[in-house]
Amino acid sequence: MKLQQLKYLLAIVDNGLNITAAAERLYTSQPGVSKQLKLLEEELGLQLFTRKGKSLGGITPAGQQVIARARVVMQEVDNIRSLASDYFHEEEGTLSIATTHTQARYVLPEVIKEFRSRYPKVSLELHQGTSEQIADMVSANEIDFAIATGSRDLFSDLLLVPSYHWDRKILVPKNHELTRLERKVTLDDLAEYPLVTYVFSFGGQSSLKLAFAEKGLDPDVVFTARDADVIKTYVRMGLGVGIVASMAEDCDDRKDLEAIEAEGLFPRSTTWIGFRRDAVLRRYMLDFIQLFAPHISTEQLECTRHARNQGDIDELFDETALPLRTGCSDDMTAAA
Amino acid sequence: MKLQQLKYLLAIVDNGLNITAAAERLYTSQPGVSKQLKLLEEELGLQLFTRKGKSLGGITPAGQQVIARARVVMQEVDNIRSLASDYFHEEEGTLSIATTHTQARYVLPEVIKEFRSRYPKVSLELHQGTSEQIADMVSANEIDFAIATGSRDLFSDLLLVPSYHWDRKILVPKNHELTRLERKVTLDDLAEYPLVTYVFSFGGQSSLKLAFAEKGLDPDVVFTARDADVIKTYVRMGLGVGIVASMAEDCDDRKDLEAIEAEGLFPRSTTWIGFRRDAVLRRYMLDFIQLFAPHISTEQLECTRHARNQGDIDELFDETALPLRTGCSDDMTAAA
DNA sequence: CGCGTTTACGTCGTTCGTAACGATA
DNA sequence: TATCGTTACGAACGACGTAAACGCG
Repeated sequence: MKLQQLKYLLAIVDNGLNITAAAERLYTSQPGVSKQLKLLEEELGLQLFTRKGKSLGGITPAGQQVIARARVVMQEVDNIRSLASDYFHEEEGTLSIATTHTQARYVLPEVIKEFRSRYPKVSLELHQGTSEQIADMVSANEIDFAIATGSRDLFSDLLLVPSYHWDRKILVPKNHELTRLERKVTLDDLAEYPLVTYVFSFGGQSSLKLAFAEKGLDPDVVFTARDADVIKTYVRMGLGVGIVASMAEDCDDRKDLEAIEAEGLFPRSTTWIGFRRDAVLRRYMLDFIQLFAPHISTEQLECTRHARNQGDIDELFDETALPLRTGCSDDMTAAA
Repeated sequence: MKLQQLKYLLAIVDNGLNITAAAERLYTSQPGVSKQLKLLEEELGLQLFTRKGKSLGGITPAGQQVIARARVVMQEVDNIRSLASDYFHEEEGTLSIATTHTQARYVLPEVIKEFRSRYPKVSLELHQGTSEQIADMVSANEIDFAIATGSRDLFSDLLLVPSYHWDRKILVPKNHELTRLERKVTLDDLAEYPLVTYVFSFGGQSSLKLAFAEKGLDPDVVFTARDADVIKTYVRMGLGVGIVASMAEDCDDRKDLEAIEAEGLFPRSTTWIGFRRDAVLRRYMLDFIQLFAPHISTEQLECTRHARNQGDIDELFDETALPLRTGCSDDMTAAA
């Protein structure tokens, strides 16, 4: 058995069982790929693919298992290479991050700015998507880091490092009635107004939806959007009261919007950064984690590097002691 | 990078950094091994070993990491081969089990007898040792199954399937005073007599030791042995009262010994069977597990096969619902 | 007849073993 | 001088690419 045979095998699978396409992707000749597959099947003594005439028809059950193992092998081989370049070219490499809009727009810019200045030679890829899309990217193995909030069960194959908590803010146009309340805003107050918030906040068993439901309230959600910028636009138009992540309040917004802290109204959210269990964490990746979640000590980070399952991580970090991230008002203090 | 290079690398490490010895073990020439190591180091661009003159002196930190990854790679490659033979030679292979004396002597014989008749072509290896020795064998990767009791923390790299509970029995010569008690034997009763029991039962924080300590008792342990046969011998000699695992009571013992159930006196022990997280479980291995722990359903077993961490297993099995295994008296009913 | 795979074959690079050399204790 | 690793070289093997044949729609 050769590494090349496993590589060819995976290429065939990843190119829709088309050997010709696989060969092109591998910059080699098609008969070569064909032959190596045949050799591999002969050595293992089993068919990895079913044949439709001469073409490959499908994957046999045995093939499925072999392919899964082969992926692990190639993954680890890549890890070895990665390890090696970490020692040799500490400052070079790539870092691909998949995350949601809120993180990409309001949290990561600072982090990435700092990271880029420290590692100018590392090429960064930022992929934005919903939690589900991020999960897909993760399983397609294209991603070094996933950053998201909640939905831990979507990412059971990653190790998740809790990074910070955040609350919601209520956004209203200047001089809105809600800003003139003498007391704290309650859910009942909110339910009086048309609401504008995130799409996913009202799909599934979202915490926002639940918070209202628990009080027996049925709020009037007039508009849902995928990101806070759109929500703000509609709040400015007077379409309704916005509920957004605290981080989503820009200082610029203060010109025409007012933000009301919704601390305590809704359950607190936890944003985490996750990576594949068996990935090699290069120096610059560890530094990225620390930039993103500065409360993590260097020792914790070192332990994280060798953690093998989520339990190890959970022991390491006290969920309740995470920093709280807010928007414009006190970004600086939160970062300190 | 070639698989052979990784294989050679591991052989060098496993032969005390002696290239000549590694070459012999690999049935190849020494210059070949030397050269492949050099090629690997060149490709990775780093030294895997420090050199003392021309000889290898030690492993560099980078080397340590590469070696660890290389082991995973070779493991998975073996798994692929194993997978293949499972489809082709369902009935052939090897099964090596590491276990303690109690299991090897009193529990496994029946299981293995049945297994051998079902899979006569599978060659069995049974290794006996203390928990620590078993753990060593496991990390040396020589073992398919480990079977032991308690000490789960020694085996954090294995997936452990709880198999059965057992209590202790008190062994005394025929007509011993303790057999004439009208009531149940208590710890206080036991503490009146010289005791003979397992070595490890009184080392560390063993449950036996703790049970006495909790009552403020300081029993007089006159003799400790590694196995129940030795303990029985000394009980027969009248040296003291024996405390052994329930399974350790042979029907033959009834000729000159009497057994008193110690149910409730000491905490119940749980025996498990464990295997490496990423091992391929071949058909006959699954059958072995089921012979050893017949309460496991075929579906549970199938899930077990794909479990990735101990949590998955714990969810699958209700620890409290395990069968209770006893000695001679009702072996048959326990097995049913 | 086009598409994709297999077979056939010549070329080139790699591995392997033997033998000679070098360094270390 | 014995042990262990490196260098050198010829033989054998295996991988690759081109060209041609085959089978299926």
